[in-house]
Amino acid sequence: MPLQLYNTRTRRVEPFQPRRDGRVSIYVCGLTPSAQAHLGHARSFLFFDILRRYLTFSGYEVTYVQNVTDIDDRSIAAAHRLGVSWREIVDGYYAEFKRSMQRLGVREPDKEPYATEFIPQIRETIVALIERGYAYVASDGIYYRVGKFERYGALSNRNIAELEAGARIEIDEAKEEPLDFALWKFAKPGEPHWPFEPYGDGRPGWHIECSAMSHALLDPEGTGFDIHGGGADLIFPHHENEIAQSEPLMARPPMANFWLHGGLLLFDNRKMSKSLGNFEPLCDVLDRYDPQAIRLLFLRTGYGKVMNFTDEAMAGAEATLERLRRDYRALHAVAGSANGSVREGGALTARVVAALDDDMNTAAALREVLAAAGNAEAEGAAQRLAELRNALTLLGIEPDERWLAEPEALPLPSDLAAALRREIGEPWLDGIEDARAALERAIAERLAARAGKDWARSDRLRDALLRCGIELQDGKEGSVWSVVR
RNA sequence: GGCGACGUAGCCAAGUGGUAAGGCAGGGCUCUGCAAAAGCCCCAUUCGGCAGUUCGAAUCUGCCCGUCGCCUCCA
Repeated sequence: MPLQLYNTRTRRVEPFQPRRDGRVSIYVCGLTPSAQAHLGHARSFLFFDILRRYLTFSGYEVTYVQNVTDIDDRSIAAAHRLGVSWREIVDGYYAEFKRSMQRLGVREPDKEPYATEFIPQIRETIVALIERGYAYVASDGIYYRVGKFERYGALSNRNIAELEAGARIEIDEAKEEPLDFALWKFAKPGEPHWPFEPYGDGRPGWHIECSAMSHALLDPEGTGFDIHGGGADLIFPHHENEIAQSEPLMARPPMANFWLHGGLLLFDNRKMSKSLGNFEPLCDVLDRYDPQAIRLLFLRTGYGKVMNFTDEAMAGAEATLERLRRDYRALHAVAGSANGSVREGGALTARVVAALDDDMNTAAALREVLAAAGNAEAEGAAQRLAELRNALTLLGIEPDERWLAEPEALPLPSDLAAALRREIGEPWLDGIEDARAALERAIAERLAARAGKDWARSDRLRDALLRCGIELQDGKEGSVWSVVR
């Protein structure tokens, strides 16, 4: 059974078939960095990262393009508000987004085109649309004539008449029909602008950059590319408008064979959204939770489903991740002493592949991975470990050094010595600046207290250590410690 | 109002015709000076409601109720 994907365009699950054998072209609508990225963005890009990993794993040569809409009304507004240039706003937020993606293990796109780097191609596209009667020049900009494109509404399953009933013309817009949308906005004083002879200086409207850039980078012949992705909130109007802009100029539509949309993330049962203001910046969430746990949480829900984010669910994902790491470590230990050759593709790989072939059922894939990790039998351990590592990498939860390190081997908080002095306040810590030395001294003190059955002092020291981020666990062979976050 | 998605235990969630995965939380036990960790066990006669199709339904059909999304900037 080949890969099956839900295609928004046909509203059906269909077998995935690339246009050219062995090659897959993907265009995903990226970020508009006019504000901080949030977890909802992460969910979407995390999904496309896994899709890309899987296609690559399946032997395709994948070209993944994810654009940056680096010019829009909100970044201009934010720049005015803060008294800086829009470029600073956009670069700042985008750099933060990139750092967050890196922490989440999202691989860099093959190409990250900026809208402002494609102004010539955007102008060309607009000129072509004007020449064919799909666009017209108005007093404040150049607009797309929606009524001219008969398939308008096909992607989002809407009809123009109904849309018009609910649409409104903004006060200073001079467009012919309410549904018409801006391809180019003439610059008002103080706004960033690019030349466009003979029409007038200005900036591209939202939507047009994706038509121009996907054409330039993935589909120069105008015969379409394989997969176009984005969040479900982009289906209308953004993707509908992209199609309207692109397809009249193509030699052979459709613009993209497969349209894939990631389900939205709710927070407090409301859509996580810049405009609603109900979100925590992604970089802050990543400080609070292990990025791999966030990834694992998202894997447990179908990519296209609406998902509600809660701290409770997050705690569950962290617990699952910890167990997975422990199981992995145990399996690694067993496999190290076990002999047996590792062959390509085995039972686990086959199960994971079957799961992902089923419209990227990451929940089922994860289930297989967790079950395999939990099997600590020596028989076939090396094989299982190898497959497990591959499957985890496929899902983007890559086992790194931390997975194999004993908890005690992890780095200590840099301010541990000072923290211990503050919490314990006993003279034997004076002058010890080294974190490890201070920790070892404190543990030795506690062991002495335990040996003397001074349980009160023993518990006091254990509590103090915990407040400093060190958890002690007493076993038969003495105490082991680990760093808690 | 139009279009769409969803409603499974306290929470998250898988399962889409064959008799309810898993995790978290909660409870019990073992271990322990006490904890923690770990291990074992328990925790939905039932899948929003009501009809219907079927030998059989959480899964299919119809109606109803509820939540959310898109229809305006949004991943």
